[in-house]
Amino acid sequence: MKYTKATNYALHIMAYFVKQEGTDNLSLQPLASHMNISPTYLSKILTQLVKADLIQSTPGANGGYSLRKTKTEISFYDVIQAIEGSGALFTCEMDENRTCQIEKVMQDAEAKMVNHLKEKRLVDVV
Amino acid sequence: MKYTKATNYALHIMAYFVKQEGTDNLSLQPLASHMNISPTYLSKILTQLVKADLIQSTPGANGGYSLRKTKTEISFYDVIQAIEGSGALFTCEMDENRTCQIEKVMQDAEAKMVNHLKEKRLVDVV
DNA sequence: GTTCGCATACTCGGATAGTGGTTGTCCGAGTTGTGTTGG
DNA sequence: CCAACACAACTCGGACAACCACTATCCGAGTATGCGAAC
Repeated sequence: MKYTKATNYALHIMAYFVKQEGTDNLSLQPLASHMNISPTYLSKILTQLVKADLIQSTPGANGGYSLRKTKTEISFYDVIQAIEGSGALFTCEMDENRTCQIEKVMQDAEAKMVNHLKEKRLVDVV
Repeated sequence: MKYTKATNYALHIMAYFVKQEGTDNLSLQPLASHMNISPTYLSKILTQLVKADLIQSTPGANGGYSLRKTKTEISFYDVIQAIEGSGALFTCEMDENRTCQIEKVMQDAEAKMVNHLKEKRLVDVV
């Protein structure tokens, strides 16, 4: 179990957006060269961030991407959830009908990590 | 990012060992049918638990597997680490020479989850 | 001068492919207990 | 009665294969801006 590279990229991208807040739309190409990712793959990640309502995209000439929310509102968890999804890290899937005690412990542990990620905001690290 | 099925199996296996503590060696076949896994795959998981010193195996007739430590010593984290390894969930891998602030936040969050898993013992759920 | 059209600069999304980890299976080798057989 | 031997019940570990998610690329389609030509 590891976080995907896409999550790493997304966090750094969002941090970059926060740092550049107030400037014009950021276009795909400059972002890609700054991040050292291929533009096409970057666009996939950005699309996920758009769907999560963290950034917005404006097509056409002079288009690009920009923050949707104000920078103080965006937590680490917002970004992670946009990429990794919102499912629990551990689900039991044994045939037991009643709730699995092991699953409960695992999800309590996960909640502690999530709480920390919800408290931390991107502004804290730029 | 999700926990692997093997981790789920391992936790249930170890919980079963704790519940059956004091009885004779548990053999592969009965364990497999109780867990509803194929014996050959189960043996892979058990081998990992042996290497982590959580259980011991005795070959030959009347052989099988049994707990190595006493049941109150085994934490959730011991079992998870045996299967998933001990690497951090998030590593930055960007070319930055200095330590990445994003990585630090992520690993702090992980530490909170790990602490919870270290505190919880298998005995708590049987 | 106004309007139409075309080139340009962008994003969007589906199709495709390589890679690696997870999940299993198969099979031969090694180890221990047990029963049997021959002296 | 006892020792040697064969067999059965186990685990051990490598090789192999199916499958799926992640990572990444390519390309066509859609959309907005701006410039230039035609009227």
